[in-house]
Amino acid sequence: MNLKQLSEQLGLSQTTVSRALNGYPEVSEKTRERVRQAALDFNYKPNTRARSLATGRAMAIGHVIPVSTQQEMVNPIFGDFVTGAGEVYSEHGYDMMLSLVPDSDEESFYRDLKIKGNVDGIVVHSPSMDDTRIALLNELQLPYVVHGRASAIEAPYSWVDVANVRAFEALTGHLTGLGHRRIALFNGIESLDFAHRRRTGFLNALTEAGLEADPELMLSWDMTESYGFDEASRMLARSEPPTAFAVSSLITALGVRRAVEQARLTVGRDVSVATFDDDLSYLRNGTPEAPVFSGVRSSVREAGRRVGAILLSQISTPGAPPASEMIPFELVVGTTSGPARI
Amino acid sequence: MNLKQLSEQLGLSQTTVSRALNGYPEVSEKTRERVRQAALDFNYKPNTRARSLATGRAMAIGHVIPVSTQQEMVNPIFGDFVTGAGEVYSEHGYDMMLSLVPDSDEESFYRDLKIKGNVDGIVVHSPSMDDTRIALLNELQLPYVVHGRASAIEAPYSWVDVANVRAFEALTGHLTGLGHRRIALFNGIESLDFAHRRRTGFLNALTEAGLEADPELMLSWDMTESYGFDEASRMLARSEPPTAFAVSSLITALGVRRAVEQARLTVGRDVSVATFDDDLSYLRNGTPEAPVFSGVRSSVREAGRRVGAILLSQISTPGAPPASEMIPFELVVGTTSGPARI
DNA sequence: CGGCCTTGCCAAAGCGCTTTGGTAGCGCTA
DNA sequence: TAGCGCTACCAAAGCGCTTTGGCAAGGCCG
Repeated sequence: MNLKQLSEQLGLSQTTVSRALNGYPEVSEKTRERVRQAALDFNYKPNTRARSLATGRAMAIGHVIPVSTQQEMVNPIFGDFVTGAGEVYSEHGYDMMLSLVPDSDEESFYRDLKIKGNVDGIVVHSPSMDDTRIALLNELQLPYVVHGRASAIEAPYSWVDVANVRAFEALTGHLTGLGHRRIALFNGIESLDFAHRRRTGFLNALTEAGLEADPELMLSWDMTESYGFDEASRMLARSEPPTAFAVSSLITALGVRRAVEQARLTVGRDVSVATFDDDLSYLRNGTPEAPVFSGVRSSVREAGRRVGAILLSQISTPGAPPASEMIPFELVVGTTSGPARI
Repeated sequence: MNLKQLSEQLGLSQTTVSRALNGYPEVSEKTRERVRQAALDFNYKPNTRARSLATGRAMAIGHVIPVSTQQEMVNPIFGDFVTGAGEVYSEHGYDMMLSLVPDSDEESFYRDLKIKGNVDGIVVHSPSMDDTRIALLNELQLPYVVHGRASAIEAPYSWVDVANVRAFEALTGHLTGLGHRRIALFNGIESLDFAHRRRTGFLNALTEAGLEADPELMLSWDMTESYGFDEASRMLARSEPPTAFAVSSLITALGVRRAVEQARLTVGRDVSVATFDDDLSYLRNGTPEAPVFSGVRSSVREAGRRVGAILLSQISTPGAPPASEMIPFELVVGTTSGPARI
């Protein structure tokens, strides 16, 4: 059933039917109700593509996931983030388009997305410090929101981020407050902005505590479980092993814990572990009342929601200035941290 | 730059330009080359929505993720699966549309998807044993492929699945072969087909080994890490604890291992753990040469690729009979399993 | 009662593409 | 030289919707 057929059924023009369904005022309430009922009866829904063509709005948001050609890892936060954003989209009748793009031809991909007109806005994932996509999207006049920030970019742009510096100050401060002096950092890839900021927060906290950073204890890599295990095992075998670990991902922290336990040490007593926790649905950090890992927690699903909301508002008010928002985090004290034993 | 403008630039009709770019034969090679070059120069790309409207093909695949209203978990395999499927889509010029749908109004959502015409086919995720979506999609004449199967459905339909029964026969057989007689099953939610099949495989292997299943050792739940930890801790505190665990997800297996270690037991010596491993990119099971967990491995990313490929072929040959494919699995022996003591 | 708003509807254009149904021009054959 | 079949192009219709620019009919005013 399309608009033409429906209007013939009703003995009305397509114009009137369209206006009735879209809530325009030039239709009597009686007619509107009749149209509405008929649409329901015949299960009429306007064809998305035709409507998009006519209105110029795609009613879809693009999520572009850069797929690095070397490291093939899919970001584990992805599912939860997208779920949060998707909630907002469907409330507003938007669809979500997912694209996995080899980072080699990313630029032309964004260009094409604009030209081919299949999205009204896009979400920028995993920004690096001087991410070139931001300038490109400004140039393209395609609304966007960055999940995270790009510290090296001066120009204003829309973003949603967690206060990574302060989060890692808090996380690391928790460890120094317990008396730890040799603290290892297991960070993500530091060309990515979030990891760079976390490193900064880590270093700030060390300085604050009058400690010096040991480059050999500071690691940066894809945050897998085995990364945590392998590197922590190596560190624990040193002559002067760290007494605490600041970790950037709960998954990696699981690996670190495994290494500690395999070394016949007890987490929270012999060695402390504090981690950033994205509050992933399939990887809860204990229960809200009884967290297992100490560290900081911030919901990436909530971040997704906020990104979605801001992007939609940017789209609905073109020319609006960039908007940004901080997602809160909280310090969580579980059982994996304890006083340093010299 | 749209088709009209491009054709005016070239002094050709829109027809000829369109045909030239789409590879139709009624265009001289010379003209075709000229058009091609101009399209490149002006960076012309046909508008997706207009093209879709004209051709009737959306050039998009829908992935519908049921979001249960109670259990809010996002399936952790989701990212890797979608990456696999996405690879195939982009090779063929298809886009991927993601929809998160509350399972309450799922049926009407599929209906609308068809009517609104924004996808050419869909991927059915997380099928239950008698999944009603299959009949619905047949009725709607919307091409689809199920990731997994629906055992209770007789009618043929397209699917891609791993041999879950045989996988769990192998996994459990590995444990019985090591002499274990009290084996716990940590399964997913058994209204979902894959979990039901795994349970069947588990029971088959027990029978094969002349063992009887103990209902108290067979669990079914969302496969989180804490589920593994909490329930394994409880089991290990029993008077007659299991000596081995058959686990349906690597994430849950991490929790089980944690429980074992917290009970001051050694995994692979005091207690064996074997798990199904989806080969997630952020959660590799050790290295290919040196796996950590024993169990069976099957790449969910490869499953995504195969689902994508089959769906696209179903779309391109309408009326083709349903197709299906088994994704292989392999038995992996790591360090978490060893001979039963006693 | 003529003129002027409002109200409630409609015809038709247009979004940017594909595709149908041509036709002009050319070389060839009978 | 008329007729035929190609080749290489074009004009226009159509996909299903929204939106512009009307226009009758009725109510109200002076």
